[in-house]
Amino acid sequence: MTREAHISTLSLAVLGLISQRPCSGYDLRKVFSTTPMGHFSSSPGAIYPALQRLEKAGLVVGTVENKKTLRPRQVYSLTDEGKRELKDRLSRPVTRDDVIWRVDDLLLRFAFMDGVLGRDATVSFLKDFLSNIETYVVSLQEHLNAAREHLPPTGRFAMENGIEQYEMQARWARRVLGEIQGIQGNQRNSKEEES
Amino acid sequence: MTREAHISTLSLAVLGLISQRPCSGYDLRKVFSTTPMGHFSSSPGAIYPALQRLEKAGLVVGTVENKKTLRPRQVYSLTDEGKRELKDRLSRPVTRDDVIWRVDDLLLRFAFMDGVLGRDATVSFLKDFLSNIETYVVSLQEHLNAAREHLPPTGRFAMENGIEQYEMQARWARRVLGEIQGIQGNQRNSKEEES
DNA sequence: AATTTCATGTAACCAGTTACATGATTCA
DNA sequence: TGAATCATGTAACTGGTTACATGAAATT
Repeated sequence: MTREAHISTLSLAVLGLISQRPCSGYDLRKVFSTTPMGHFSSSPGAIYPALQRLEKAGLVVGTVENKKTLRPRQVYSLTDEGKRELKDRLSRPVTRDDVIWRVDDLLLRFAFMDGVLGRDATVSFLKDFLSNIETYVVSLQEHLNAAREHLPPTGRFAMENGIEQYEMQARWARRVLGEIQGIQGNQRNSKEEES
Repeated sequence: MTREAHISTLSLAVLGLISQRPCSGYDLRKVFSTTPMGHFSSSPGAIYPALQRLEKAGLVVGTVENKKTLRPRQVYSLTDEGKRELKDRLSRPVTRDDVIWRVDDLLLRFAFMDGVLGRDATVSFLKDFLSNIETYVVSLQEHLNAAREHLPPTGRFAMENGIEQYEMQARWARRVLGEIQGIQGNQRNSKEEES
């Protein structure tokens, strides 16, 4: 029955935060409004409905604190199914479409991997991420080369911006991969720079 | 009456493309589906309604080719008001909120500046862009420093990713600024690197 | 006493997604 | 003749935005 819950990026952020510690809607709003996490939306009109959807889907449960007062504080925590779903979502393979359309989502998934996935899964996520990025950069460069002449200058600069974004992502992934493997991996010297 | 048309990013892309040459809906779809511009959506369900909205707002007009056939080809071009609106939108000041929430939009605006705005406006757009980015990077770094200890490793890496994205944007802006001013600016040596 | 902050939500609106529908024209 | 491609659209759904509403507790 509860197959295939469609979890938006915002809901994933909510799920991830709750996985770190139980949160009320207000707690979540604070996180979103005071940290760069707020990049994924913000306001009550998004967060409370998201919480309701997650609860309806059985991924979180709200337990009421301050039962007496009129406006009780609802604190949400993950259900077992919620944990499963989160794990599931975080360990999904990285697709080409993900790097094209949903880099944010990928970064969010990565941000929550500690405590949900092991180091091996994190490393292979990064490797997949990196290789998909590298492939995509190549195709972007080809596209730019093909289009270069027909493009107005600012159009070309804008395309270069896009390419540089992905190149930056690749550098980041290489660096992080190095750090994660270097720190507590099977220690051989990091000798995998340059293909 | 026609004050304040709310133009989504997709609509802006459509407007920008039409400003370069008149397009049918199908033409637009081709551009979106074969170039990285497709980053801003895609499919008929988005583009045709967008065109209708723009037409209703008086920013574009569709003229029918192939009048005889049942499925005539509608080719849209900018009205004077559309040109004004585009110019207006492209020359809006760059705000802090723009760099936080709407970098895509800013890049899109930049991509269409040739042929709509002059070099001076483009340059000052870039300068504004750059200074807003620089300010924001600082605040992100401060936030990271404050949060560093409480953050799980992957969370920290993800935040660094965000910072690096903005640093990349800053480098891009500096480079492009240099190229634009260097090529046909009042030629003094580019001596404004390093503050 | 007034303001701010804690805390939770709803309702109208809007734009984008997916999936479907239609039919002409061109090409194999 | 059948497939691909040209070409235009609609409808149901979904989720996020803005703006509003409510009221208790804490601070000034």
